[in-house]
Amino acid sequence: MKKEIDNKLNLKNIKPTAMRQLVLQVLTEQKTAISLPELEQKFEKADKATLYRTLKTFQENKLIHSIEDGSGSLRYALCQDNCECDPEDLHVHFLCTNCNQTFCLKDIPVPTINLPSSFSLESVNMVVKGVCSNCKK
Amino acid sequence: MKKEIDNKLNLKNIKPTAMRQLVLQVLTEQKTAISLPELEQKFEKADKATLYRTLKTFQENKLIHSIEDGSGSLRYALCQDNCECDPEDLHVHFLCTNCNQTFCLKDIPVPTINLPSSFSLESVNMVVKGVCSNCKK
DNA sequence: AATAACTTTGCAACCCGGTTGCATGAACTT
DNA sequence: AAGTTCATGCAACCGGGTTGCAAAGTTATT
Ligand SMILES: [Mn+2]
Ligand SMILES: [Mn+2]
Ligand SMILES: [Zn+2]
Ligand SMILES: [Zn+2]
Repeated sequence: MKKEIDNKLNLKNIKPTAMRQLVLQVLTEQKTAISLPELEQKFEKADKATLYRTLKTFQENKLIHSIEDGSGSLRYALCQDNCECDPEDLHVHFLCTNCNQTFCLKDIPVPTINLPSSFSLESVNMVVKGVCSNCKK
Repeated sequence: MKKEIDNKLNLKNIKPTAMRQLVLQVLTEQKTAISLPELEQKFEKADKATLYRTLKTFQENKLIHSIEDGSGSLRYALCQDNCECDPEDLHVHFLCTNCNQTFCLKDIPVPTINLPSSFSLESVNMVVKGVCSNCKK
């Protein structure tokens, strides 16, 4: 639904250009997190730099979050509705070592840990690796 | 101490070549985890590929562990004495957003999390970002 | 409606971490 | 001594990410 897409963009103060609509469409349909190279492949003919900057804009405006899953490329997924990407908003991610897909475990918050008081905390990246439900057959 | 270095290598069934002794020496002196490019800089003249393969050998033999800290390059640090790099051996890592150094928080084990039963667990990478004690001045 | 100012896009080039093929050299075996 | 195995050095490559710059598109101003 075109209207939905535009609403989402407007809500985050992102001008709804054609490119951005298309990218958000793809992100919305995705069940797993997607990387820049993977996103590139979803289009017949699209420029990597434009997609790169689109993702960057989306992330700066907290429409998506990025995941350092150790797969070799950063992956991205839509944020929850009220996400501010603060430590308490974060969830655990899961990388399947068989199909190489990354899942947002949205209902598993990142556990709080007690840092030595001399360290201050800004964010946490927690990635669990193993075999996903699809691959466990 | 040369003897110590060789002992460590022998214990892990790694033939103590000159290159390996030197690399282990550096790793032992390090207080923070080190990346391949950083390791390269520690030597006047050393081949990246050799260092790369040295680190790979060390990791395969569980002398070191690698950390995906999202800094752009993998980082490596010595394992604890009896480490098998199993999930229960893992600890949390900390990346300082100011000095870009990665610390092993050896005494903070990675919290266990309850995955959906359809997922199986192999390993966990947990990286906390913030400002380290040195940088907080 | 025409102009100016700003934003987005496309293309090309680049950087850098990681990885591999291959030839040489060292160590160990027979 | 000759053969085998393993380690090293060099060069080249790959892929993800990033940037400069000019063209195209948008929005604001006269
Ligand atoms: Mn997520
Ligand atoms: Mn560590
Ligand atoms: Zn899978
Ligand atoms: Zn620091």
